[in-house]
Amino acid sequence: MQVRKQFPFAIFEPAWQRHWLEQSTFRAANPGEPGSEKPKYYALDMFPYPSGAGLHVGHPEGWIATDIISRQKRMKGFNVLHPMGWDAFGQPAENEAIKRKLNPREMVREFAATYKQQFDIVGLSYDWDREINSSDPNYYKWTQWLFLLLYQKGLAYRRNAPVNWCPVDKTVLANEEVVNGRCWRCDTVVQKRQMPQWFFKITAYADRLLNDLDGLNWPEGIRSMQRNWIGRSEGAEVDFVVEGREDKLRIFTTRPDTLWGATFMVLAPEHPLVKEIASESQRAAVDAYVLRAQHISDIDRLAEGKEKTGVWTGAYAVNPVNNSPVPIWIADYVLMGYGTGAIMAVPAHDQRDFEFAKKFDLPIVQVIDGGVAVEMEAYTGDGALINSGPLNGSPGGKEAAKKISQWLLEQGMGQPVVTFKLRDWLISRQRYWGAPIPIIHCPEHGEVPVHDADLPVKLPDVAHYEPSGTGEAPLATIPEFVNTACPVCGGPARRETDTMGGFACSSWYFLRFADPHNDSAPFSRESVDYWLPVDMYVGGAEHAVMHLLYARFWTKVLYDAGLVGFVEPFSTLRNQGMMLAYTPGRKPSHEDEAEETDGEPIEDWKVLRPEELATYPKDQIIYRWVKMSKSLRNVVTPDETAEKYGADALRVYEMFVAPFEETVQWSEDGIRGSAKFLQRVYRLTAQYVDGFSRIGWREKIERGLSDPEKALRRKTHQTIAKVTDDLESFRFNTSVAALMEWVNLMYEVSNALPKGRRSSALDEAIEYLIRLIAPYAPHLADELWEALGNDGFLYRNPWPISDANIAKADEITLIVQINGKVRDKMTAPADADNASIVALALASPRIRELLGGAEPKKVIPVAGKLVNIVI
RNA sequence: GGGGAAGUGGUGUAAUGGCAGCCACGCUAGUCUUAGGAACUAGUGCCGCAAGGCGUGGGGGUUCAAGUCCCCCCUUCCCCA
Repeated sequence: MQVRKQFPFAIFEPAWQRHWLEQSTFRAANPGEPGSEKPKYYALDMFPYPSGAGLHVGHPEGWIATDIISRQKRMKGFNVLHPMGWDAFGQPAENEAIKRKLNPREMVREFAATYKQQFDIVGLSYDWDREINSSDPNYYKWTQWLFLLLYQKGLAYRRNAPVNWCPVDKTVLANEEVVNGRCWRCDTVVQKRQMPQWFFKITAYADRLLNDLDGLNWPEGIRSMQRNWIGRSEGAEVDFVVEGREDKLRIFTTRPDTLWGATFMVLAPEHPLVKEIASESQRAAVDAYVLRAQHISDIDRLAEGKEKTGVWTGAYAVNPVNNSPVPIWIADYVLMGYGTGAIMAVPAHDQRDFEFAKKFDLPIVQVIDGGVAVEMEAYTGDGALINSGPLNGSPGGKEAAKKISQWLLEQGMGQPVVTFKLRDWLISRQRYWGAPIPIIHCPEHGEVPVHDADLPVKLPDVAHYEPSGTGEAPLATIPEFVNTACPVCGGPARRETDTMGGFACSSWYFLRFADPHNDSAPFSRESVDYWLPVDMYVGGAEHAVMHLLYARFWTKVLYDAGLVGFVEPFSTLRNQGMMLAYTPGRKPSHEDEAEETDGEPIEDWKVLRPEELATYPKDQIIYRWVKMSKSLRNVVTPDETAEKYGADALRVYEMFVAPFEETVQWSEDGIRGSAKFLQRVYRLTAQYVDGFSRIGWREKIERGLSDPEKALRRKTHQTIAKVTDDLESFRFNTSVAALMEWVNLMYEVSNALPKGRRSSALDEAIEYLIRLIAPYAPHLADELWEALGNDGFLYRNPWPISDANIAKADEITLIVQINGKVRDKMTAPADADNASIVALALASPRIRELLGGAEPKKVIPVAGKLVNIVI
C-alpha cells in the first residue's frame, strides 16, 4: 500500500459501495434462514417522503446514527434488520406533483431513485431487498385491508362533522395537522366546514395510549408532548338549572372544589340555548354579539391578554350548591368545540374569569384561602376552602375536587367525569393521491366494505387529479371508478371517493418491513414475532404527536385483533437535532408588507434571493441561523460534502459536531478536522501494513513492553470500553473524541519508535482501531482491513472486547487540596487505601510548608482521587 | 399562561458531587532548501512580569468539596394554549 499525501477516499469509497451492493452484504436473514438463529436487532429510520427538493446535510444525521448502530450490532453478532422505504402517498407528494405538473406516480419513482443514490453515497447499509413504497398497490392493498379491520372493529366510522378545511390544499385536515390555526403544509389559515368524513376512533384507546407511555425508552419531551396531546383531565360535570325554565345547563369543570365561588356562567356564542334564554331586552345585543363572534378565528378568541368581550343574556341560572342566582353571559373566550360549550365562572381562581369579572363588574367570591385577598389576579394555587358551606376548612385541590364530584353525584347535581383533549383521528382526504377508502355505498345496504378478494381498490390512472375546490373528491368525477356493484346485492352502488391521509400508510410500514413481499397478508405473525418491536427508532421530533401516536394506536388495535404480540411498536426512540444554516437576509421592505395577505403574520426578516445577495448593500445584510431548507436557499447537500471531504468524513463529522439530539449550526470549518483525523488513521496504518501479522502481535504482546507501550495498551482497552458504552447510549460525539485521543497517543508511541521497528502494542491498537472505527467510517475500515491482508468485509468480524485488567490504571494522579483548592499533585498507586493516601498527602513538603505546623481540622480522603485538608 | 430542553474559552463542545475546559475548529510562533486551504512541533480560559488570583447566565443555599444537588431570578429554543 502506497502512502499518499491525500488519502484516496474518492477511489476506495465508491469501490466498497459497489462491493457491498453486489454481494448483498446487508441482507437481513428472515426467520428460518441461515443467520436467523442469531439474536435480532431492528434499527429503523422514519421513512421519508422522497421530495424533489433533495437532501441536505441535516437529513442524514439520523440515518448515519442508525447505520452506525446497525453496523456495530452486526459485528456484535446480531441479525440486523435495517430497511428503508418511501412514504410516497399524501399531500406533500401530490402538491409537489401538481406544482411541477407531473404524474405523482412517476415523480415519486424518480425522486426515490435519486434519494437511494444519495443514501448509497453516504454508505448507508440498508437491506434494499425490503424497499417498500406506500403508493404501490402491493402495499396499499394492505393499508386498505387494515382500514377494513378497523371498520369491522367499529374503529372506523363516517359522520357529518365540522372539520378543518384548508382552502389552498382544498382538503380537510386532522386536528394534528393544524398548527396554530394554520395548515401544517401550506401555512394557510384553516376554515371550519361541515362535511361527511371518515374517522378512526383513536379516543377509544386514549387511556392505553397514555398509560403505556411510561414503559417506553423515549425522550421525555416526546412522551410529555403525547401526554399533553391526549390531555386527560379529571373533573366533574355539573348541572345548573336556568331560572324560570326546565332546561339545565351542563358544564364541565376541572375544579369542582371551587363551585361555591361560581358567580356567573359563560356560554359560547354558538351554544344552542343562547337564542332561547336571551331576554327580550338583551336579545338585540346578544344577536349582534353572536354574529360578530362568527368572524373571529378560534386562535384570536383564545389569545392571551386580549381584552375580554361579552354580553349578558338577561337570564340567570342557579348555583346548585348554594342556590344563589348567577347571571348567564356569552363570551367568545368559551368555545363550543371544547367541553360542553359552557363554563361556570370562578373569577377568584381562574385568570380569564377574573379578567371578565373585572371588566363587567361581576362579583368575585374567594373560596380558596391563598393567604392573601384576590385583588389583582386570580389565585390558582392550593389552600383551605372558605365560603364553601359544609366544606369550609377542608383542603382544596385535587383530592377535594374528587370528593366534591362524588358528592355531586350523590346529590344528583352532577358526576365525576374524565375528559380527553384527544379527538378522533380524521382520516378522509378529498384528494387523489392516497389509498382509496375501500367502502361502497349501496342505496339498499348503506356502507358495505369491499371484499378482501377485491382488494386493492386501485387508484385509477388519470390525466387530471387536481382537487376540485368544491370539497368534492377528484375520484368522484371519474364514473368508471365511482360506479360499481354492491358486494351484498349486486345492485348499482357508488364507491367511496375519499382517500386516506398519508398517516394511515405510515402507521404500519414498520411491520411490513418484517415481511415485505407477503402477498397473502400484510405480514406473517412469524416475521413480526421475530423482528418486532423496533429496537431503535430514529427520526425528527416533529412527528411527536402525529405519526408516533397513530402508529402506537394501530399497533394496539392489531394486538387486540391477535395479529401481533406486542402493544408498543418502538421500544427506544431518539430524535436528531435540527440543522441550521447561517443565512443572509434583510429587513422586510414596504413592498413585502403590501404583498402580505390579510391575516398573515409579517416576518421581521426575509431571506435574500441569490440575485439580491450580489447587489444588496453589505452592511444591511442580516445573517441569522435558521433551519436549513430549500425554500430558504441555504442548503448544503451531503453529495457535495462527500465529494469534497469523503463520505466517511461527513459521517464522522456529523456525529462529532454536537450531541446527537442537539441543534447543529452547520459550518464546514470543523469537517476538515474529521477528514484530517481519518487521514491520520490511514497514514498510520499505511506505515505498518508491511509485515503486519494478526497472529504475530498476539504472540509477543505479553512480553517486554516499554512504559509508553503499556500506556498505549491501557488506552486501547479503555477506548474499546468507552466507544462500546457511548454507542449504547447514543453518545456519538464523545466516542469520536475518544477515538481521536487514542490515535493521537498511537502517533506519540509511533514517533518515539526507532525507524523500522514495530511494536506489538501498536499493532494491537491498529487492528482494534480499524474495527472500532468501522461503523463510523466503513469504507476506510474495509479498505484498511483488506490492506492488512484480510479477506472479506469487516462487519463479519467481531467487535473487540475490552480487557478490564489491561484497561485498569495502576497509577493515579493524587490531588491534594487545602480547603478545597488544589495545592499539590503526586502519583500514587491506583489501589492505595485512604490511610496511605492521607499519609502521602501529609508527607508532601509543599503541603507541610503551607500547613506551617498547624493541625488540620479535618482530612477527607477519597481513594483513587484526592485528599482534601481542611484547616 | 402551561409543559419540555438548554445557557461553560474567540467557536463547536467535554466533565459517576472530587484537578473546569477532554477532543476538535480557529488563532500565534516555529520546522520542512520554492509554494501551501499540505504535514509536523510548541503554545492558546481571563487578569498578572511573576507568585498568585479570578472564572461554568445572575443571586442565595446545602456540602470538606457544586458546571453538576436545592430555592429565587434572567435569557434562548421547542411544543401546547
